[in-house]
Amino acid sequence: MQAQKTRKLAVDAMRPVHRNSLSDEIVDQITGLISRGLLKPGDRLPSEKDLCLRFGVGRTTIREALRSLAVMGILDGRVGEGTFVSVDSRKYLEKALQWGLLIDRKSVNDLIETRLMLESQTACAAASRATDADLDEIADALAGMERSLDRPEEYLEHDLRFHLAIARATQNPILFNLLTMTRGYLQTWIGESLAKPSPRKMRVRAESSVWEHEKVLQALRKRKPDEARQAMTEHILSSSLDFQAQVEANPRA
Amino acid sequence: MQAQKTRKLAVDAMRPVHRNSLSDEIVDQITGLISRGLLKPGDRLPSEKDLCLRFGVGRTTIREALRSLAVMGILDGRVGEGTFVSVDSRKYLEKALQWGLLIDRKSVNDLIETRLMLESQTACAAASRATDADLDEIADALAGMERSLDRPEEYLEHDLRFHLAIARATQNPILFNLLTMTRGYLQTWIGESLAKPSPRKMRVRAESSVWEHEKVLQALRKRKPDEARQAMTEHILSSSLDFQAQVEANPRA
DNA sequence: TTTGACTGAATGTCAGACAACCTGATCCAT
DNA sequence: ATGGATCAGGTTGTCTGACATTCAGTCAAA
Repeated sequence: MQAQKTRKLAVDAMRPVHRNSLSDEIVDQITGLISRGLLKPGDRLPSEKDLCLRFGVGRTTIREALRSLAVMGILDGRVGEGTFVSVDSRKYLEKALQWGLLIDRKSVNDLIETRLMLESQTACAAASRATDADLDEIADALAGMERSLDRPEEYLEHDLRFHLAIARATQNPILFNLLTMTRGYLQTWIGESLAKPSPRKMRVRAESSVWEHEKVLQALRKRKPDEARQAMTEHILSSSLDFQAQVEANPRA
Repeated sequence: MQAQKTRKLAVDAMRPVHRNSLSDEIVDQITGLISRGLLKPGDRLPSEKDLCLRFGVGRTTIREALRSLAVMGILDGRVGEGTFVSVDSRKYLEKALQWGLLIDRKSVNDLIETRLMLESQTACAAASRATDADLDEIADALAGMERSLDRPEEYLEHDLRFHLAIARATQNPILFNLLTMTRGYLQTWIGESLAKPSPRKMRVRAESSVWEHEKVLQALRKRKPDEARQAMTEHILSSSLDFQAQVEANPRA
C-alpha cells in the first residue's frame, strides 16, 4: 500500500515530453528577431538557400518555418523577389480570426445573424468616425446601385461596395475583415437566389433596397450612431427575410 | 478629359490578381471539407503519400498545406501515426500566447471594440434563446467567480467560462467561435495586467465586476434582451477602461 | 501477464533538380 | 539619347527520391 502510494505519486509527477521540431525552432528564432526589432516590417530576409546555411538545416525545414509565418501574415513571400516582413504585423490577428471563421460549420441562418450584428454595429461606429472621403465612397457606391437597377450582377457589386465602405469607415481593420468574410460567404448564396426570380420582382426589391440604403447614408451624414444602426438593422432584416424566402422557395444543399 | 475619366474608372475596376499557389488550393479544399462536416474533429486524414495521389501533387505541396493548417491549430500531425483534425480548436490560443507579443496597442483597442460589439450582441441574443441548462452553467460560473475573489488566475478562469457560456447560449456556433478567439487573445493581456496591481485594488475591482456580471445574469433570467445588452455593454466598457489603464501604466513593447 | 523484438507505416528532414518569375544590365534600332 | 527587346542571375514554388525517427500492432519467449 505504501509502495503503491509512492508509485502513484511518482507517476503523477511525470509530464509528457514534447520534442520541438526544427522548423518550430526556426519560427521562434525569427519571431524573436522581429519582436526585438532586428527585423523590421518591410525588411527582406536572406534567400532560402542562404538561410539553409545560416541555420544549418535543409531547405524543406526553412520553407516550413517561413510558411508558418506567412500563414499568420507575419511574412510575405514573393516569387522571384524574396521573403519580406509584412508591413503590418497586425494582419496576424485578422488572419487568425479568419481561420476561426473557416473551420466551423456555417449554416446560412447563423451567418445572417452574425452579419446582422456586425453590420448594425459597424454602421453605428461608422457614424461617428467616417471621414468625408469615406462618406463620398459610400455615396458613390449608392449612386452605382441606382444606376444599375436592371443589371443584377453589377447591382450586387455596388451593394457589396456600399457595405464594405461602411465597414472601412469604422477605421477598425478587424471589424472590416470579419465583415468582408461573412459577406463573402453570403455573397455566393445571394447571387444564386437573386438571379432566380422574375426581373420584375427583382426590380421592385432593388428599388426598396436602394431606399433602405439611402436612409443609412443619411444617418451617417447626420452623424447619428443610433439612427444609423437602426436603419442598417432594418435593411438587413428586410433583405434577409427576402433572401430566406428565396431559399425556402428553392431549397438547395 | 473624357478619356481620362474612362481610364480612371477602368483602373479602379482592376483588382490585383494573385496567383493561387497549389498548397493554398489544397488548404481551401481541406478547410472546405472540415466546414462542411465531412471531416470531423478527431478524424484521421489519409497519409501524405495517399494525399499526393488524390490531389495529384508532390509531397512537398501536401506538406505545406498541412503545415499551414497545423499552424492554426486546425490539424495536428503526429509522427508515425498520421495527421488528425484537432479536437480542441482552441489551440490557436497557445500560439497566440507565443506570438502575441507582436501585436501593437491599436490592435488591442480594435480587438476590445470588436469584443464589445460581439459580447453585447451575444448577451442580447442569449436572453431570448438560453436554455435552462445554459442559465445554470452561467450561474455556476458566476458562483465560481465569487468563490475565488482572492485567487486571480482561478477568478479569470471562471470569468472566461461565464462569457463563453453566454456565447454558447446563443446557439450560434459562429458567434461562439468568434468570441472564443477574441476573448482568448485578450485573456493573455488581461492575465498579465491583472497580476500587476496590488491585491487590494484587485479585490475591489473583482467585487464590482461580480456585481456587473450579476446584473447580466438577472437580465438573462428575466429574458430581457435589451436589458442584457445594456448590462453587458456597461460591464465590458468598465472592465476595458480598467484594463487600458493598466496598459497605460505598464507600457510594454 | 509481461517483456522484448520485429514489422510496416507515417511523419520529419535532407539533397538535387527543374519551372516560373522578377530584377537589373546590356544591346539594338530608332 | 531614348525606348524596347533580350539575356543572365537570383529567388520562390514544386517535384522526386531517399533516409531517419517514431509509433501501433503482432507474436513469441520468459
